Amino acid sequence: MITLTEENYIKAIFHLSLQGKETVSTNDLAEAMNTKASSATDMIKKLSEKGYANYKKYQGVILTDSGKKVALSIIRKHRLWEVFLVDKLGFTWDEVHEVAEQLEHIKSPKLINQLDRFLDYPKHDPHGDPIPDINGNMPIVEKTLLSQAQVGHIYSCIGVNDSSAEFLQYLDTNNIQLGSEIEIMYIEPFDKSIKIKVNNNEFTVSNSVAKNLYLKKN
Amino acid sequence: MITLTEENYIKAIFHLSLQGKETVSTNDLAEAMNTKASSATDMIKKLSEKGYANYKKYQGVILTDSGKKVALSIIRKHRLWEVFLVDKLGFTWDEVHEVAEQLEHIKSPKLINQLDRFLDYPKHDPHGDPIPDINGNMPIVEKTLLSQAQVGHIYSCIGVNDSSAEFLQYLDTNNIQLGSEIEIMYIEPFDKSIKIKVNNNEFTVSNSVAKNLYLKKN
DNA sequence: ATATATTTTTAGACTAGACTAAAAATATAT
DNA sequence: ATATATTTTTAGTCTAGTCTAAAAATATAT
Repeated sequence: MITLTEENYIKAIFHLSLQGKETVSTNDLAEAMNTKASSATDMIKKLSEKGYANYKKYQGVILTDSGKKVALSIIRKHRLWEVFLVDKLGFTWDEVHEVAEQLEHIKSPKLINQLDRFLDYPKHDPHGDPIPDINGNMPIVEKTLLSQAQVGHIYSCIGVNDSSAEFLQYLDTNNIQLGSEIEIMYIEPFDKSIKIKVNNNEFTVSNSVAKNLYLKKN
Repeated sequence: MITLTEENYIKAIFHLSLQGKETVSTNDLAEAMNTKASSATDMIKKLSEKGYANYKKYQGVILTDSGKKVALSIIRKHRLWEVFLVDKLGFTWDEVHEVAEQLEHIKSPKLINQLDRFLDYPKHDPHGDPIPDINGNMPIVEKTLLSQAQVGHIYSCIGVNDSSAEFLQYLDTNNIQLGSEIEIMYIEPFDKSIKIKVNNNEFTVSNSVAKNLYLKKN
């Protein structure tokens, strides 16, 4: 049996190992989980014993295939529930995360597969992130951060890095949605702020914003 | 903050106090929760301290208004999710209970109210039980057990006492559904089995079955 | 009314998951 | 290369919820 806490640690390790180095450090994991390093160490040991992770003292942790499978199953559930909340219950994209964090732990294969069907097999969640299929396969999208985009090119918005309500509301205010076309006009060398054109409307976004918006080259 | 375990104890106390004496004994509660009496005692103390229950040593436990409110909120969630599972995801009425036991603990007022609307404000769950409204009001239905019905009268099936998959499947096999009209033909004094007519079809059910089917006089 | 049986509570121990404080290992800087 | 700083682990403690075994209260039977 896998506990709710174990699931959350596995999910955190999975996400951390995608954004950055392969192996996840105890401190980073502790920070992601809002606990102390000693707690993270304990849990890493436990996950290793249960076969979800590989771990050598002082060397950080990596998920095993079994651990990755667990992570992808949770991510599938999380993202399908997000689609449900937005498409069927009228939530906005900045309201869904917290509730989906709870719903992702419901255990019932039939539930999640019927939900998938009810939603007509969506490929992406409301933030543009891909939904793993029933076997845990998740298409890899070659995405670029706005902060790494090239002047003169046109991109489409395909997702966010930060799904906090604040950031998502900022995007709404500036009429940036999933699928929005974004043209890179000018990058200010001094503070790395970027002038972009969206819906024929030019404005400048800060580097902190640019580091949290994923684009795909058109 | 109220924990998942506390919620489950409160729900159990609520259900036990409806079916039987007003105050719930430690042993009955322990049995309902599949734990030992000592664990039930500990939890009863804790619920009393938190204001959800009133308790005097050796005298059993009763929910306070605050405790009842918690119970009704959980029951509302449980039953709404059951409707969702059957109406939208194609579950059968014997498959929903276990999943609803998990879903009932999701905390999000917006979620449950939007779900209520999405389902078009249902009044009953798939087993015929009434759904409490947003303020915790639950209509009281004057229901009769089949085992207490009177020969010669015609009733409608309005719910079940036992929602185990086995019992619900028995009902399906015999074409007894919610709303089915049931005429009481004859009660066998020896073993209290009852001959009934459903859909113009006569057959006999045992007393154990009769004690788990709720009817309403037509 | 007293003995016996049942129910309930208490006392003490266990596990999961968290914490603090200190020790050990690794990384960085001069 | 050695001293210093940072990261990670260990050791020991805490809480929630469970358990067993024994004690205390209540109920039942003669």
